[in-house]
Amino acid sequence: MTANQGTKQRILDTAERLFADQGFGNTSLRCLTSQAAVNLAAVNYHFGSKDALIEAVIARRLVPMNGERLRRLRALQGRHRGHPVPLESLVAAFIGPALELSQDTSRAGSQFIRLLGRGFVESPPQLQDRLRPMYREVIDHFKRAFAAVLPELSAEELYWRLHFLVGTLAYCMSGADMMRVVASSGMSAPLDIEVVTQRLTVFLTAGLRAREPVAEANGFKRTARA
Amino acid sequence: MTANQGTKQRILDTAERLFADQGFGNTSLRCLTSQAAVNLAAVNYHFGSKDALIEAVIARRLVPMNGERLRRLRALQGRHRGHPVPLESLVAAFIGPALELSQDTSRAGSQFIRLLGRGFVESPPQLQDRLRPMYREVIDHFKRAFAAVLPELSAEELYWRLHFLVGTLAYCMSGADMMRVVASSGMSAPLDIEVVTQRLTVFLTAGLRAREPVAEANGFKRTARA
DNA sequence: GTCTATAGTCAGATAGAC
DNA sequence: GTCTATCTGACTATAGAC
Repeated sequence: MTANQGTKQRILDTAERLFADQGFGNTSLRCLTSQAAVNLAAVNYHFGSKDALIEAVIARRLVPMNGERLRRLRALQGRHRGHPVPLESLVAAFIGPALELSQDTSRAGSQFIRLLGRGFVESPPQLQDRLRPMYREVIDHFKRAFAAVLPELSAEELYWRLHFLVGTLAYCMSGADMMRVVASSGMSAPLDIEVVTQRLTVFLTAGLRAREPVAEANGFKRTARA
Repeated sequence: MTANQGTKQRILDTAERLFADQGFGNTSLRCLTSQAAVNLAAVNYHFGSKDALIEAVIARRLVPMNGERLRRLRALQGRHRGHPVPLESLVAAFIGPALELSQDTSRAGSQFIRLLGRGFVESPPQLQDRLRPMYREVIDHFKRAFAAVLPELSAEELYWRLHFLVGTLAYCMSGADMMRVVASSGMSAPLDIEVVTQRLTVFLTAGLRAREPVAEANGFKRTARA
């Protein structure tokens, strides 16, 4: 646990970068350990397996990130005692901690954002099951808060709206940029997290606030809430 | 080209299903060919390589899907001669053909939706480069149409809004369902594509229509359009 | 066109010296 | 804790018989 620190850290940092760039499956332990300047066997010694390493890499950032989300939510709730938290603030509290990791230039945090996006679409189902609990509390608390400030939405509609919210964020984080097709048509500005957060907040807030379409010609029961 | 048909089709159908379920990298040709009841060498004989098979599987659905998008766009433009197409119709024309593939129960089209979502986040960069041109025309035409009906948005804002639009759709398609965490809290209805399309259209339309935040304290020049 | 058999490569994991 | 060396298995791709 002394000289260990350096090795373990270097493995985590290098893995974060490579996983984000190439994906989990396309990153071999051989490539990883050579770039981290550690021995091939070190990964299995310190983490037990490649899958366990993947989980460790994700958890290292995910747990603090979701902690920050909850911290901001509680701060908002404290500031609006009794009243529902404004929608825009809720959105910002949810997406802010995720996008802000991109600014962490000292560590490889900038890559982690893309990695988190990959976490749920590319990882083996077994890993997804271990990741889900890390989101459980955040989604649970935010869902309640969103429901409080959007009482006019049915439970089903709210479920889907939050689904869309998470989806948009995940896509932004994954860095899969289908839009680069049209990038030639005039986009050049470097990615500014504050600006993206602001744009995304506006977009999502408006979407969440949209009037619910009348449910007809389908099997959904409109479930009245509160 | 006679008995060939059956083999090639079975390979494509099986690949579509397995790629969607397990991803590209996690699906081996051995597993694929055994499930398709064809010989291991058949893939390389008919497609040349695994990568070429992936491309073929995607292109088989992607090209018609994007063709349908453009067809609907042209129909809308014909119906609104001179005037911009209503935003909601534009959104529906873009996301409809994608989500409707899920209804294609006869063929394995239902899995393909998830596969398309994977196409850009999980595939090797080399493949992404061959996929991008298949989107080029669609994005180009729709971008113009969105710009016409949203003249108040700056070019940068429009770019990001469309990015969010594509992102939300891609996430819905990928089937990566982070929200299943809260599924226990009352969701049970089977996925009805029409309903999802309607919900998504409302959400996206509202987001696209949101008033652009005033650009301040950042380096963006508001680019006047039209 | 279809098959068997196999070449050639690379993966993750581990035993055991230091 | 770190290293070398190696095991075991899976993969893609292909050569060549039918």
